[in-house]
Amino acid sequence: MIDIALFDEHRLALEGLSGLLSGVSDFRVVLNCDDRNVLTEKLKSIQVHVLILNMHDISVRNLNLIVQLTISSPKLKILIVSVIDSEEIVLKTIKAGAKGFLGKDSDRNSLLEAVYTLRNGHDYYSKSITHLLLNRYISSLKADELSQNADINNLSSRQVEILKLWGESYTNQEIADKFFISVRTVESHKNHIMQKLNLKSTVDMVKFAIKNNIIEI
Amino acid sequence: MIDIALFDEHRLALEGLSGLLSGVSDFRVVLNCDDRNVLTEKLKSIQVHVLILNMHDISVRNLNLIVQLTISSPKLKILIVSVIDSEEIVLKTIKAGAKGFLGKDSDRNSLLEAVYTLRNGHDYYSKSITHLLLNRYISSLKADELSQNADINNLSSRQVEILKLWGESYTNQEIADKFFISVRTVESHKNHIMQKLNLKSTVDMVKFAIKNNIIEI
DNA sequence: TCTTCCCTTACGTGAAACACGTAAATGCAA
DNA sequence: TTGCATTTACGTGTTTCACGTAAGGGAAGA
Repeated sequence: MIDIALFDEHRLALEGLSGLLSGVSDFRVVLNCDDRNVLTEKLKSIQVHVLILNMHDISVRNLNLIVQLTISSPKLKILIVSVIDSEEIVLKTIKAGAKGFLGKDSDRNSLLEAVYTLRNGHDYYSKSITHLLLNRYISSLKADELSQNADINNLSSRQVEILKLWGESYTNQEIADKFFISVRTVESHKNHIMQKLNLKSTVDMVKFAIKNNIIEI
Repeated sequence: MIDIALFDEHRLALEGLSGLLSGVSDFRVVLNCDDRNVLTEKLKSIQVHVLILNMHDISVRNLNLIVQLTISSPKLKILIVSVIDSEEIVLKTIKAGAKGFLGKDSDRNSLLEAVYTLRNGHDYYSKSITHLLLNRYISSLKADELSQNADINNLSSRQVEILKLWGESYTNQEIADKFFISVRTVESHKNHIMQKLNLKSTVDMVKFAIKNNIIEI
C-alpha cells in the first residue's frame, strides 16, 4: 500500500488528480490539499510515501516549497506534475529535490508508473523530459564540434601539441625537453598561437584550450 | 519502402537481425554484411536509407567506420545496436555520427520504431540511453553543487576577488591599481592561493576558478 | 622552375609574472 | 590575552611574456 498526498492550488485539478488515483487498489490518498501552509503542517504529522505536486508556475515560492519539504521530510518522494515542461522548470525542480517529473505528454498510466517507481526509490521522468535532456546534451555536443572546427583549425598540429602540454601544466622547459627543441622555440610557438587567435593573456589561452577540448578541466 | 543495410561481424547475429526485419512489408534489406571493407565498398554503389550496425566493442576501428561512412554517405542514417550500452560507447558513437542507438533493453518493436524514426530524419535512442543521459546530467548537477561548497570556502573574500579579476585577464598591475595595493601584494595573494589549494601552476589556478564558477569561460 | 607563403625552428631584450622566503599590522576566536 | 589566519609588503632569482628578427623547409601556384 502506497500512501499518497496530493497538492494542487486549483481545486478542480486536485479533484481530477484524486479521481485518477482512486481506482487503484495499491494506492491510498491520505491527503488532498490546496494550501501550501496546510500542506507543510499536515505533512509533519502524517506519514506519506509520495507527494504529487502540481506546479502551475515556476515561482520561487513553489521551488522553496520543494526544498523545504525535502529537508523536513527526507523520506518523502516528491513527484512534480506540470503542463509547463520547459527546460528551466524541470531542471530547477530536480535541483530543488523533486524525484520525478511528469510533463504534458503524460497519461494516467505514466502517473501510476511514476508513483510506483518513486515508491521503489528510483527517479522518474516522463518521455518529454528525457528528450529534453537528450536534446540539450546533443546540442551541447554539436556546439562542441562547431567550436572545434572554428579557430582550432587555424592552429598547426605542432602548435596544438604545445598548447596541449602547456594546458596540462607542463612548463616551457618540460615541453622543450619532450620535443627536443629549445625553450625559445616553445615560447615562439606560444607567441604565434596568441597572435593567431588574438589572445591577450595566457589566461585567455587556457580558456581557449578548454573551450576547444584541447585540454580537460 | 525503406532500404536497409545490415552489418554485424558475427554471422549468426547478422542472420538474426535480418530475420527480425524480414517480416515487415515496408522494409527491404538490400545488404547483409559481415566485413567492414565489403561494407564500405558496397555502400558506394548501393543507396540505402538506414544502416543497422551491431557494435560488439568500442574499438577505434568501429568508431572510424562510423566516421568514414558519415563522410562518404551523408544521407545514410546509422543505427547502432549494441549490448554494451555504457556511457562511453553511446557518447562516442553519437559523436562519431550515429543517429540512433539501441541498448540491451530494446526489443523488435523498438528496432522497427527506430528505423522509422531515423528514416523520417529524427534521432532515436532507447530508453536505457535516455536514462543514462539523464543520470549523467543529474550527477553533473550534484558535482557542481559539491565542488561549489568544497575548496572555495577556504579562500578569503580578498583572495577570491583577486582570483576573479585575474581570471578575467587582468594583469597584476591592473589589479593592484584597482584595489590601491602594491603589485607585490597581488603576487602574495596569488602565492597564498596556490599554497592553500595546492596548485602547482597558474594554468591549474585558471582551471580551479572555472570549476568553482569563479570565472566563466 | 622560381616565387610566395606558412610552418618550424631559434635568438635577443626588456618587462611581467612566478617561486619561495620573510615579516609587520590587523582582526577574530579560543 | 594568546594564537592563528589575513592582508599587506619586500627581496631575489627564475621563468614566462611580448615583440622583433630571422634562417631553413615544404607546399602551392605563376
